Amino acid sequence: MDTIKDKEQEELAKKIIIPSDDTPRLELGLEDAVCTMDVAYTDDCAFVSCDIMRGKTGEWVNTFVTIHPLPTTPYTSGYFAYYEGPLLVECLEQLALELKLKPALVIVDGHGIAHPRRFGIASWLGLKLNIPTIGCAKKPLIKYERELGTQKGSISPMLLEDEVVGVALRSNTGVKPIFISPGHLISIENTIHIIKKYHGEYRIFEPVRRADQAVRRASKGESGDFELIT
DNA sequence: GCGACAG
DNA sequence: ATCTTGTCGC
Repeated sequence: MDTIKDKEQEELAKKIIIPSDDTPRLELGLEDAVCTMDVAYTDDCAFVSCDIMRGKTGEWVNTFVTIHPLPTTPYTSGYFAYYEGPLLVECLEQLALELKLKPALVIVDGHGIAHPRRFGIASWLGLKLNIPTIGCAKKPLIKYERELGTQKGSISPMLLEDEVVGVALRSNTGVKPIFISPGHLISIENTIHIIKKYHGEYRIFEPVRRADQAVRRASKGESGDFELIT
C-alpha cells in the first residue's frame, strides 16, 4: 500500500474520460495506426515493442522495438504504471520522432479502469498522451462475475461499486478468460468490440502475442518479424 | 492471522 | 517480468 500514490491515482482517475456505450465508436481509417505494446527485461536494459496494424482492417504493418535503461522504480501490483509506463512513453516518443508515428489507439498489456483506483497503466498512458487506450490483461485485479460462459466470446462484467468498468472475456472456448477494460477516451462497448474484432485464434490477443514475441526475441539478440530502432 | 497480488 | 524440457492434446 502506498497512500501517496493512491491519492495521486485517485486524483488522476477523475480526469479519465470513458464515453457511454451508446456514443459512436472510434472511427479507424485505413491510415490510422492501432498500436499494441509490450516490454521485456534483461539484467541491464528494457526492450519495448510497438506492434502496428491498420485500424480499419487489422492488417499487420510492422512491429518496432526500442531499447531503454531499466526502470528505477520497483514493480508493485497496483502501481504498474510507475514502473513500466515511462518506458511506453519513451518508445512512443522515439517512434513519433523517427517515424512520425501518431497512434489512433494504443492497447497495453495490463489494465485500464478495471483497477482498484480506476487508474491502471492504460489509463495512465492515455491521460499522459491524450489518446484512446485499452488495457488487455491476463489476470484480474478486481472482482468479476465467475459464472462466465464457456464458449468463445462470452463475457462477464468486472464491477467496481456496482459499475461496470471492464469485462472478463472468454477469448477462446475452454480457456481461461482475459480481462479487458478501457483506459481513456473509449467506451466499454467499443473496447469489447475492438478486442473481439482483432483477437485471433489463441487465448492471448494476437497483437499482444506479436508484441510479446518481438521484445522477447529482441532481448535475446535474435531476429524476427520486427524492426529494431537504435 | 494467512494468502494473494496487472507485468 | 524472468529462470527453463519435454510432453500431452487438438
